[in-house]
Amino acid sequence: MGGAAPNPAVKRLSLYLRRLQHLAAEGVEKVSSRSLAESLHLTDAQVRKDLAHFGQFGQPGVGYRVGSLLKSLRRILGTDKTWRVVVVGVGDLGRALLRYKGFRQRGFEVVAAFDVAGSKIGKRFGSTVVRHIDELPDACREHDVKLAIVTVPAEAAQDAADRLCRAGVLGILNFAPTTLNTSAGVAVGLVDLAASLEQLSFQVGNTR
Amino acid sequence: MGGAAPNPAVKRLSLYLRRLQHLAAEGVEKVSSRSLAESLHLTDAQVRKDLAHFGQFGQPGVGYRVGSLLKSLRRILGTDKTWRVVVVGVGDLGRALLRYKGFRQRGFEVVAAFDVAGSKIGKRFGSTVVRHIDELPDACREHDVKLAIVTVPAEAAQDAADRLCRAGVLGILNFAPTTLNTSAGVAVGLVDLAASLEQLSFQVGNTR
DNA sequence: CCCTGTGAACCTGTTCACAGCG
DNA sequence: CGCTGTGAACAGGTTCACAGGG
Repeated sequence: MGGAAPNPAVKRLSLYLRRLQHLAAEGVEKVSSRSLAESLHLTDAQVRKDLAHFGQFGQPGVGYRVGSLLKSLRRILGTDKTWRVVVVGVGDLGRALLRYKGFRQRGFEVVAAFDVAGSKIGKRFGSTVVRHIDELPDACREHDVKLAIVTVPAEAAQDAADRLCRAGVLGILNFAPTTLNTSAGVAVGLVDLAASLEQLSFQVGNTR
Repeated sequence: MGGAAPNPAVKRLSLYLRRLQHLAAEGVEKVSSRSLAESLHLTDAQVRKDLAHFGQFGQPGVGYRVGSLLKSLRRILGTDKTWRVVVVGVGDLGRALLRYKGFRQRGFEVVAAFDVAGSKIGKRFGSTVVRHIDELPDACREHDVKLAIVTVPAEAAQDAADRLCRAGVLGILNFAPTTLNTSAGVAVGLVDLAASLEQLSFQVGNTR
């Protein structure tokens, strides 16, 4: 518990959380590192080590109580409270994310969407109405927004990031295939859809 | 060049490829490991090491020729030829991916889309018409499809994966928040949108 | 002199194996 | 006896630093 947790371990925390939610929904009350690991194609030692970075959650001889571990993981990942999120760029992908039901269940709520195209302003997708990007600072302050999703074209992504930084956002999930430069203290996550396929292409090519 | 390449290195190859495409489009002809690294927030040594796993591509004292490195990276990642891809699940996300223009430029072409809902069958999104999932085996053989994208609800994802394995697909990019069990030799990539936000949430929470 | 390619040193993350507790 | 938590051993990646080529 002393040193900082390895980044790969934090990624796996999300997997554990997702699996535990599933188990909880099925009414399962306890789970061993072994069974948790098997369902995710990991090893039991890995699961225990990962969790041990953050504290002691299990009972020797018994396993982990699903409900309490779920709670702990949410607290660790910061999703014990709901985060308000904005979406910048209302193209096909942005619209899909506006309507994506998976966010809410995991502690994220999309509270506003922005675009530059006049034709889109005022339109409603999911439960949010599209606003002009100039209203971003006001909206972020109004809703106390810390996280944003960027789904604009690559050429516009840096400008979007700049605006978000100025609006006080602390984390940006970037779907545009560009590297963003942000103010210190602003975290950036990348989802590169083509790159994800490329990784598969590489693996398949090497197995053939 | 000797041992297998580290997985993280292969992920970065995608970043290099993307950046090189950008440079090529701007007419830049040569690039140093230093400048490539800086634009991606990496170190020059890292770039050189990563590339060295696959051969020698640079000229000491000069750098890398953009065009030839681009070609080499495409060959390594397997995208020097276009992959035909199918999308299973035509919800909001599936539709967005059907119309996503970023795939084509990186060597992927969506050739068919499938769903179970009768109301969607026959509808056209992007340039592809939605077909019933029972036609998947025929369509995969017809177009010689090796890669698939799964955008069905979590409950249906394993069934989709089973069908794809039986249809001879070798790589699956899974957008459903579940772990898929596949036949040996079938690669699986995961894009978990909520998990991506969770990682940001964690980082922001620890910086605050 | 600038830049690549690379062994060697270093650091980070994973696996092992077992002590200890219910 | 089963299962967690954890130091110790190991493996995997990254950074350093420099030899060598244009």
